[in-house]
Amino acid sequence: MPIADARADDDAVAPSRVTIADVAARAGVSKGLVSFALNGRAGVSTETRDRILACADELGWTPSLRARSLSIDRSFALGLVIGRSPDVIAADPFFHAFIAGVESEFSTAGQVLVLAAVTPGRQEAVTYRGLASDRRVDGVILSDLRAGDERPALVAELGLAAVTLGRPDTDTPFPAVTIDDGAGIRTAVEHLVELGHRRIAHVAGPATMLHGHRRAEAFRAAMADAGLDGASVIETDFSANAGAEATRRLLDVSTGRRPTAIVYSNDHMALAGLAVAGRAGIPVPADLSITGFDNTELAEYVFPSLTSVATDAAAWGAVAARTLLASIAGEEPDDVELDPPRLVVRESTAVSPN
Amino acid sequence: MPIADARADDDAVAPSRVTIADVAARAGVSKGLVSFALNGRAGVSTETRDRILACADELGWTPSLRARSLSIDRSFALGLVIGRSPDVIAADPFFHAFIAGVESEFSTAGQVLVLAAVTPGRQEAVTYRGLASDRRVDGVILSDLRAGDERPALVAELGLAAVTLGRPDTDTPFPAVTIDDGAGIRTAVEHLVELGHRRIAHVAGPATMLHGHRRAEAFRAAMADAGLDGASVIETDFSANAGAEATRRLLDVSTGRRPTAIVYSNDHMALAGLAVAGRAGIPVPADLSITGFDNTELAEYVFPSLTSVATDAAAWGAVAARTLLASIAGEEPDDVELDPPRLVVRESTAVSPN
DNA sequence: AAGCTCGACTAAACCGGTTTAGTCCCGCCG
DNA sequence: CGGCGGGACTAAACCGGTTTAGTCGAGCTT
Repeated sequence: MPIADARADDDAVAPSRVTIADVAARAGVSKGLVSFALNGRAGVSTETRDRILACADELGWTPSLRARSLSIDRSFALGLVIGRSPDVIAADPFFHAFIAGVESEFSTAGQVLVLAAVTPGRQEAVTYRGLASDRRVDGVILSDLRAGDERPALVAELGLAAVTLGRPDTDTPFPAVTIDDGAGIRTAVEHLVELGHRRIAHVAGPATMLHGHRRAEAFRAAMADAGLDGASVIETDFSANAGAEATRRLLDVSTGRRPTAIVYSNDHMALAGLAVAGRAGIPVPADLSITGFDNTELAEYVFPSLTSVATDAAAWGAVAARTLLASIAGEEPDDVELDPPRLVVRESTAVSPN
Repeated sequence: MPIADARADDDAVAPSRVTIADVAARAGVSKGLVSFALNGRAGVSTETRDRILACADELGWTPSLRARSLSIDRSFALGLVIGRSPDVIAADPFFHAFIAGVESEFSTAGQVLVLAAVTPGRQEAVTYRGLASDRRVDGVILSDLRAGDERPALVAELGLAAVTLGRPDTDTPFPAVTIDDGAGIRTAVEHLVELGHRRIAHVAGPATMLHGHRRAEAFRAAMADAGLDGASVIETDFSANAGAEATRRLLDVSTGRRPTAIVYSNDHMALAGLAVAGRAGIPVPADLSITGFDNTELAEYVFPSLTSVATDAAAWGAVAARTLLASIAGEEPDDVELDPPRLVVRESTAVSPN
């Protein structure tokens, strides 16, 4: 009888002391029946069910996640493993919005978001194995897919549920939530072409990352469709530093051969590029047009403000979360294609100087 | 004997099937003794202990977190509740770096980071109660303290461990991890004063947020110490939009009364301010000096590059994580004061035009 | 030699749910 | 009237650890 104790009527009631057995006692039934009633299973008369629910209510009973977890072998937690080095995460505003979207869905579903950040490489598999072998999470969101990514297979082998952000180029048993970012790049290119630009360059993300690659391919295709060849593409690691460096290389040629427009694969690099141009005395947009990707908050507030491809990261997160929840609930959700990104035209793009 | 099954030698072994009972059987001892041995408790002969450990090893046993959780009443998860609206989180690069720092500590401690994002207000208490009543987490990191913040008391009442980021102005039983951001602001002001500035304004965070308030106070004090009075301070919500708006108000006065320098409470607002100045044709730093706070990646890559107060968010996260882990381990860690922030001088500050 | 303490170890309870195997009783059918 | 089916409900096992109460025997004391 461990309850007997000094404090008789403390107002700071020890939380969650009431168990299913207390409810059973009060309702005058067995533990098992209470469990049935609470889970809405057959075999309980409506009358009894109501009484049990009432008792649970009166006692303020809430189920113990721990116990539930142990018996039904679920953790009620979902994971997001961010496969980038901390610095890059730190820099990328996309993730914040994305996470906010995920969180909003999970919290209403009584699930919790477990965040694991890990540098890609050997460590990564270890992290997944850790999450899975301890069953810390019931499922994961796979982001930043790479070429030949082995993670879908790994996660499947570990028996976790998952959703991928974008369609992997490997076999996958998981639903994908995709957005046609290629279309976003194409829109940007078309916008520039309409403005009369012909020498358009692309500062791309790493080709090893699927979306980096996809955007670069979309860029090449859009250029070809516009009848422009020799599209110059510089590959980077998505960092502002790399964006600045790439821009310097692009601009450091004779004026006649210099691109009149640059399409960046994210806003951070575009902003860095804007600065490089400014420093080199090349006016934007008069002599150089620039487009970004992600439509970061800052894009609107810099000078000149940045034309950017807007993806709705929060919505993406929410949809991914819902899809994962559905998977875990045993449904087999289809792939979801999000609304295509749209180009937000601002001051950094104008008619070509030529 | 539930082990007997069709698949004799499958290489995809069902994970974590081996339980403590299996280990006990193999070592020829009781479950309880195995538990003692594994937890390094007294009452086991060294000989037996070694044998048990060897058996556990051979069987590849890993403890079930679920079961462990249930019996010792811990969740092995720590929470970070972000009390800002999603948009603001999304915009603030500080959090990414901070989270990365936290994560790195937790993961090596076998703890997991649970992220809860919630808009301040009524909801917030509910979120904390939810996390606590289900005991989803063993402790939390309290960030973004507000004036008269009721969260330390709430969290204490709920029986969670916690660490606060900064020292609350209310009574708290929890250790605080602090950084003297006031000193950062002071350094910025002193730097500007040395450059001959006398009309210096401050674009502050919300006074309801402790660090916003503290920075504003530090600004006023530093101005007073420099013999400058009538320090103008504009309060904002930390967003780029508000930063731009505040800057417009500051600059929209006759040239003779316009500030020659503006100290911003974060980089985002400073960047937006930079753009407003540029748009208004006020050259930075020739006619206007600008300083930021946080030393975001972008600060280095804009033009002119931004003088900013650098706090090491990742280190902050790591220290907060370690302190929380110590609390949970039963130690009573002291408050930790981080290295004071340092001013990174770049191009956006120069001698006063006067 | 009886009485004690102490270390090593076992059996069983326990955490708080879920789930299975029964029990009991009632009504229906042949 | 006996047998059967099935709904309502109970008792107990179970998930996989931790922890308590207790057993047993060796060694020490007086």
